[in-house]
Amino acid sequence: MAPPSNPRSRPSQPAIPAGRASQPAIAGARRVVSDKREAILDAALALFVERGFWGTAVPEIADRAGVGAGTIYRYFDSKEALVNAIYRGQKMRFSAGVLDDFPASANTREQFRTIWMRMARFASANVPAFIFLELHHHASYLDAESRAVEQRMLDIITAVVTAAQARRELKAGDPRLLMGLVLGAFIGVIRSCLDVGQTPADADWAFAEQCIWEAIRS
Amino acid sequence: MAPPSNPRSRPSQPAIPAGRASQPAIAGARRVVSDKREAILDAALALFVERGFWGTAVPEIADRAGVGAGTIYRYFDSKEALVNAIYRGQKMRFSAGVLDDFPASANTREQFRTIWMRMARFASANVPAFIFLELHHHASYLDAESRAVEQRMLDIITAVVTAAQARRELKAGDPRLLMGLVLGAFIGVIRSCLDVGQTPADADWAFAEQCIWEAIRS
Amino acid sequence: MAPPSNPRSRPSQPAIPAGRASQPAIAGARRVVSDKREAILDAALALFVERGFWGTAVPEIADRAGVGAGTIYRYFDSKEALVNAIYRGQKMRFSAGVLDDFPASANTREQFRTIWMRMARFASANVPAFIFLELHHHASYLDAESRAVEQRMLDIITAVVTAAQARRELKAGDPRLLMGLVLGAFIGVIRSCLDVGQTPADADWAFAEQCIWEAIRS
Amino acid sequence: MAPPSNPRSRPSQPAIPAGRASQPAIAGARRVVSDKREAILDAALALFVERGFWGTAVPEIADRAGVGAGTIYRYFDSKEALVNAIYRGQKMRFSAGVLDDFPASANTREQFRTIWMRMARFASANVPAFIFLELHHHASYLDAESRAVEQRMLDIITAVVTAAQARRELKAGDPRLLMGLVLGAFIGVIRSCLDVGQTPADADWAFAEQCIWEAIRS
DNA sequence: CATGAATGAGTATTCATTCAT
DNA sequence: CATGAATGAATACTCATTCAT
Repeated sequence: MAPPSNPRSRPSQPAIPAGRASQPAIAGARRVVSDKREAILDAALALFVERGFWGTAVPEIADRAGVGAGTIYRYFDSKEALVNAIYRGQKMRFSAGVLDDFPASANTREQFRTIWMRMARFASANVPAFIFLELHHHASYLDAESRAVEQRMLDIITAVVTAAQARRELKAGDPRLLMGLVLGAFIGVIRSCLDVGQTPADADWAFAEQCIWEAIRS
Repeated sequence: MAPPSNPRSRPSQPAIPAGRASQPAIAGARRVVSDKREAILDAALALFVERGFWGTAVPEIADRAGVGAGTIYRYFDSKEALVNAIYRGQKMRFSAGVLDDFPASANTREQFRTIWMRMARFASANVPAFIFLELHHHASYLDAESRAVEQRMLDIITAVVTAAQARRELKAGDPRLLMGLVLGAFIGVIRSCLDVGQTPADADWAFAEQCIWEAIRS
Repeated sequence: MAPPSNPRSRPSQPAIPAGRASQPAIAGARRVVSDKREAILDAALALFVERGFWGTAVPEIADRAGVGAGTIYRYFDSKEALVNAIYRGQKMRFSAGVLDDFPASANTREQFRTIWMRMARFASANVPAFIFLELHHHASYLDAESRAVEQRMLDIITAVVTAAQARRELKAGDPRLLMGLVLGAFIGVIRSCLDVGQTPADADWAFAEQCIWEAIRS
Repeated sequence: MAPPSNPRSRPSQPAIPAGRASQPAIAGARRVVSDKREAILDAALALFVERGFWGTAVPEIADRAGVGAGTIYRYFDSKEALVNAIYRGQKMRFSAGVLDDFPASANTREQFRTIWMRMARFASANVPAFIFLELHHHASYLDAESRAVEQRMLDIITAVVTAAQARRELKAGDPRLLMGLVLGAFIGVIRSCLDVGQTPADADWAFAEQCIWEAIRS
């Protein structure tokens, strides 16, 4: 559809290891490119959350990112490619935040608490990103690869759940149902707070975690 | 400049007694006018679910409804008026389906089961309508009246929850949080099934109901 | 382009000979038709003056005339045919009002005063009609016949002017120029009053008449 | 939502010193942008005269100007903004052409001749522009600023007329009436020529000037 | 590489006209 | 004859995308 295509494979990687921003010549030149890509992703994420995918014009994204409209098309093939890049990037951050160093050998109670509180940490620290992931969940412009990223996380958790069920520490039944129930409840908690303009407090998260644990424990 | 104004003979008719759509002769003749309105509402609901509000073009709705594009504007002032009419109509059907003849004097366990299973019945029988209500929850094009319809249902349920908490039959805590958790779990259950192309079976609903009851009971 | 086509040749004839509106049976039936035609012409004239040709919707005309939208097409082939019928009708009324019983044998001073004051009488008594004729002068939707009606009046006056020039009672020169100057001045006088929401008083008309006479007399 | 706003480098540039449009090299390069704006204004002026404001479709203007339809909206916020820009621009050119270096100390005969012949010069050299100003005089889509431009010119001339009346060099009476009469006659002269496809010759203008002077002198 | 002016296909909406009743 | 619901072509305007600079 369009020319250059994504010049950097790095999928958005937020937390730039601060503290070594001061580096000379060549590194600086290399950064310029990435900074633009980063700026575009950030601007687009914010605008997609504020106004939705269809409500956001590409030139607006360019303005907010401080680049020319044409520049966006040097980094992304299309507006859809852009939204998919954001989706994949954030979903992978979310996935990493929840599953990295997963306490595979802990008991189920501990594992559940870990997952829940990590999700809570991510959602609280990245409200726009989390809203974005929710809003765009199953949107018609998400492509197969984006759905695959989603699926990968699901597969991992499914394995965890199945193992826990095998240990009789979770209710028996379709793992999909159980996971849907848990993720749905999690989103419901956030929504109930955002609807009144707040973010759930730590106590809220802990309370909800206890509730849902009681829902799923055997 | 404005069209001859909405004939609006029936504003979407909540809670059609499903199962006896077959009625004879004369009633059919009287229907002709309303049938177009109904066809537009149905077509729009389906397309809004498939592609979203902004992703659906008005002529597409007209095509699917089997009417001319201009005809839509004889029944609805604008695309936004149309989506609001659908939202209000379905929300009221949903609300009626859940809250009519509510067993106010039953115990909390019974009340919860009633609400949950009624929601399940509506969602299963009206999958597109339920998805529509979820997708368009808090969309920017919903007007004040549509939000009011939503709020009315919320208020009623809040009262039920608060009363149950007062009786110590539900966990203490912000009713909003509890309700968000329950509704979120409910949606999560549906999503987990739709994602694999199915609708939750009665057994699934009953299982999930038991889970969530354990989450919220004191 | 369209079906029935104008069922009555009578081109708008306003001043219905009042005083014999009370007539029995058959005449009454015949009147009904004409009344609708009349009502349509009146409503259209008023709306075209208020909002212009393009700014007026056919159903609006029907509403104001108290008939169905389709009815207009029983009397006029199209919106353009309607505006042309009005134009021709009013132009002929104007022409008749100015030229009927023209004092062919009077001196030029008297003839000029006659023409001017008759034009003034028509314009004052039929402000909307006069504005209509001015607004639609040379509009792109006027057809050849409408222009011919205009031309006929011009030809008659040209003859009068030429005769007066032959008698050396008017300045020599192209009669067209002289007539354009006079008619233009007449319209300018009306405009200058309408711009401030008034109609020229008799004294204004007389004053202007004297001015223009001095402009054209030899 | 709104376009990046009008670059508006020159708001139609009144009174281009005709006769030296030929300037070299670099200036040409700088022109490129404005040339599109100019082309749009020219095309729109011509079409508005031919078919009227409502009778002219925006894509037609784009075609005639040799630009894309969307391009018009880079230079003008809307079709109405476009017609207002033309009106203001031409009215200011007209005003400047008539009133710049006005011989304030000359006698009334000389002042009148100056105004009349300057108007004639403008109208002859810019027939479409003059017709445009006439046709769109008091049109509903003209905004307050456009009307203000018109009013400014009127005020100046009113002062001149009042002063001349005070010197007893013009007939006494409402200045508005006198001015309407003169401007009307001027337009009438042009119309009488355009109706037969010509432009008034210098001799015609001089003849008419003498006529109207006799109409208004005391 | 970066830009942003230019584009034209696509959008929601209007309205002259038709035709079944 | 009269109607007005229905139509679809036409309108003004937007915006993702391109490409000359």
